Amino acid sequence: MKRDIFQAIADPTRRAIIALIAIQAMTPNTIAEHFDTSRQAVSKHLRILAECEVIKQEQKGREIYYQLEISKMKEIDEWLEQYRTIWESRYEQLDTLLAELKQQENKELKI
Amino acid sequence: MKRDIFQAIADPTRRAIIALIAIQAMTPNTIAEHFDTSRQAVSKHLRILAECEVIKQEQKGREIYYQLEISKMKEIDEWLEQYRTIWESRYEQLDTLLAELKQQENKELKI
DNA sequence: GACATGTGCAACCGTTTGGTTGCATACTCT
DNA sequence: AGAGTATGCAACCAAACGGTTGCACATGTC
Repeated sequence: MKRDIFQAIADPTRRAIIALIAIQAMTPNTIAEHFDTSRQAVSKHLRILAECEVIKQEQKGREIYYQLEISKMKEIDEWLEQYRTIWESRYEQLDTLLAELKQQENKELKI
Repeated sequence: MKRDIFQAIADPTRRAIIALIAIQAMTPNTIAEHFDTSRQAVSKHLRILAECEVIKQEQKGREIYYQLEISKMKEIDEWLEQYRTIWESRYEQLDTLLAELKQQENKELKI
């Protein structure tokens, strides 16, 4: 059961957890307080997120602080990059189209 | 069973389909040729992608051409935006740290 | 040492997922 | 009209998912 970053962010609860600990590191108990599921369910999500290396943990006494591994978010960004170039080129196409239309408009105005 | 874009891209086969039809519109049969699963399995993936509005279809006779709805990819980009600001600020922090180190180094050199 | 607290793990359970096969429907061509 | 092709849909199935409860194991505090 090899999981990747895309499966990690597929679940809305996990995205919420990511958003939570992005601001500051938190313990599982504190995180669980923000949801209406059991502490153990949250713990399972944390396990999955850790498996995908989206979060890292730091032990402080008997408490464990979970923190976002922001570099992992970049992987999504890198994956998106290929499509970003596409939608930018689409805009270029739109730009040239608009330019052509304007030129045509000008011609019509000249007549 | 309301699905969102994040569930759409969670499956590797679906990401491959997205990458395929990003280049040019394709029929289900043509798409299925690129995978070692059945045509019907691919059809199911297309159904999910269409449900999430990641792809759009165009009927041409008895063939249906599926094409990527690139604007939907932007939604992921927008979601990433909040984290992009974080990792950029991290870099700023790193920059100031490096600057401080360099300054300290200079001090040491002065002694 | 005794007790409370923070956490993870295992077992279980209903639902969803991703795949298969078989069949129905719609369009094209002769 | 009949044959062939492109596609979607339904039924089924094993595996994974997301949740629960109970328990074990550390680490603190008295």
